[in-house]
Amino acid sequence: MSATVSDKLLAWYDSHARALPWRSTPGAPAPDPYRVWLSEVMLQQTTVAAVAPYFEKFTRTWPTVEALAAAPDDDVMAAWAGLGYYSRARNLVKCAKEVAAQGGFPDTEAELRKLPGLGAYTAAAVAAIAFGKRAVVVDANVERVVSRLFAIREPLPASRPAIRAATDTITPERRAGDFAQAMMDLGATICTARDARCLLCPLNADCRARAEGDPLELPVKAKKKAKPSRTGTAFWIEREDRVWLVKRPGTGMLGGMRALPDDGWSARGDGEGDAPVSGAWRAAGVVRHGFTHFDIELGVAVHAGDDPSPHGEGEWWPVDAIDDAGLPTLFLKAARLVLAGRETE
DNA sequence: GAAGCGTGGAA
DNA sequence: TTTCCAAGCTT
Repeated sequence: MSATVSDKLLAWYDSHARALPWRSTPGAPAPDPYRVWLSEVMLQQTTVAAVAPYFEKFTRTWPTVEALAAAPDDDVMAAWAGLGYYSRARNLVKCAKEVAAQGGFPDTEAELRKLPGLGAYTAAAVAAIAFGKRAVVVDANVERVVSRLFAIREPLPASRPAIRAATDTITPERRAGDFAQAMMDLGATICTARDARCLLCPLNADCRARAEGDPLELPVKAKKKAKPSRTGTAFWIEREDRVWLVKRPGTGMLGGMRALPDDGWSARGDGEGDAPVSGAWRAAGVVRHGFTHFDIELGVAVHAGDDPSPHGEGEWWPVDAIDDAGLPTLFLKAARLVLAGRETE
């Protein structure tokens, strides 16, 4: 009787698993559900390299879900700054409070799925990795590996039901968490988007796409639409070595994050709103930034008048601590532009 | 089902 | 420089 796909993959994982900060060694007791959940949320659409320092910082600052639940929301949002997709941070706060109130994480996929920020993938991953439950874990790696393994030629996303069904057939009863992580390691290191290193693959004898000669053609994806460009302005208003920062609304672009005031480019397309304070302005330059669905050229205007008194809510933040304000990358670029221009004057 | 939602690295 | 992409979720 020949070894199954999951047998081969688990054997490969036992000797080739990547050592990652949130991971226990293969076959070892399940890791802390808090660390599994935190890492899975951070890893949504985000690379291992980008997540690692954030995971270290979060677990050092807040070692338990109770500690995270007790933290001021602003501190958590600021700690997330730079990692992107800030709705994850908003849901992280909500989820931590719910879990702490319940006395811990639920241990079933169905209950986990009800928590904010846990979709089909994350609920299955936490159930399998942290609680040893059999769950069918499908992320972008699994979609690619399974599309190739079964030669599924229907384009994504229509092929998702077929991919999930195929993944179900190879998911083992035992070690489903290791199996899921092994599939993701395989997708990250062997069966990648731009390469298929079939000679190194433990599943090469089982792979239909390899047998048919075109693993790199799978999975088939629809072409992406071109990204539009927008323009806007951000305002740097300084008084007594402090800069005026605002809190963005809790939903939408960069929601809930500290920011420089701007002219409404994120809400209205090209910015056209008024400056938050009257007076003279000096153009400090332009920063370019790419978001998921548009690019932005953001002009940065520096207030040139005396004793500004901005209207609306906000806070005066020490300029020399701007890196600690928790600014999303676009506004951090703008701040650095202003400060760099100052040094060369 | 489609659109909105960040960022940085690789090729 | 441009394009693609990475452990997706919510509405």
